[in-house]
Amino acid sequence: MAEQAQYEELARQLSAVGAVKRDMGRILPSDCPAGSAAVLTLLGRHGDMRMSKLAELLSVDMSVTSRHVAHVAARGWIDRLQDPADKRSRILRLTPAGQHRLDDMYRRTTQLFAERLSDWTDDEVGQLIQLMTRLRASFGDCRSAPARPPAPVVEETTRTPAST
Amino acid sequence: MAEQAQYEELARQLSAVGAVKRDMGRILPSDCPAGSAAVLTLLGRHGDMRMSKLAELLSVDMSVTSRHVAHVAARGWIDRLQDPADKRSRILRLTPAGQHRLDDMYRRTTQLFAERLSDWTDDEVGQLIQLMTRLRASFGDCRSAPARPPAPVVEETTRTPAST
DNA sequence: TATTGTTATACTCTATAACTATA
DNA sequence: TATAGTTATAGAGTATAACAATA
Repeated sequence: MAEQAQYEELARQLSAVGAVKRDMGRILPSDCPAGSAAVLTLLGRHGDMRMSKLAELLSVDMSVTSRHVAHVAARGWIDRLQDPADKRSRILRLTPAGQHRLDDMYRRTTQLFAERLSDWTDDEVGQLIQLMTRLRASFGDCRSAPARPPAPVVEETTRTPAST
Repeated sequence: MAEQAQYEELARQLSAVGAVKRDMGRILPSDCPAGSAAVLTLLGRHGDMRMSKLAELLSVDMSVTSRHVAHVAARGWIDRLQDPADKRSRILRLTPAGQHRLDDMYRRTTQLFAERLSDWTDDEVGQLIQLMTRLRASFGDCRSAPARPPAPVVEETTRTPAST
């Protein structure tokens, strides 16, 4: 159980990680945005799977997953096979072309990290991975109720230097 | 200098952190999205500053910063004061209302983390913070050239169960 | 009736480029 | 001419809700 100041700092750093993610996105080919890359990566790591399983691994809604999958399928990087056991389901499978794309992305990612993290030890990188993995596990499948209170409508009064 | 497999895992975990960030976003009031929260947080931590300084801290383009700032200014959470030394510049300052909003967000964030990270020690949270801070520093101000090769155009053939 | 997946819609975040005002 | 900031526009990611097909 940590202190409040630490939690605030953690929230700040989580927000700031977005800059690193955007940097990673910039090295991807223009026809393979981050969402597509994530689909290929997970299929490459975990093998064939259904949409629902992929959605769970991506931690996004299945509607979002469906869009990403349609994108990579349209480019021939994955196949969407019928599941003989359940005709509603689709089995996703990386194609050879998709594997090549994945290999290419691995090369780019490795090169980027090798440049940026040249002064990190193997152990330090491992620690960060371990802690981030645990962080995600701690948040886990907490698809709880939003409990998001409504807010009053305010006009976007731009060009107004001072308030009120 | 770490191994390639580690870099791939790091990339994967960085991507996955998005789920945690989305979870944090869900506890924010609906009129204070993540971008606005980041503006208030940074002004609360670093005090008054100019647009350009805020953009740097946010690690986003100034046009993006301008939008976020307009949003929070429209709600009276910050003032945009004229800089007497440079009429082009604007000094951003948290208002009492903005401070209240910030305090409220701190409470929400702390509660969320206290629930999710109840089994983390103070030291573990500190390690994660330290490593993420360093990660961001390692990527730092690398606003380098994209070098993003073009890609062939492919139709989005949805409603096509198996490929080709 | 419940589940799997797709689609339409809407919102947030971001970058690029054009623009205004000032240095 | 260069810099600070704004705005318009476009693209990516996401969630909700409505829908089709199947269990």
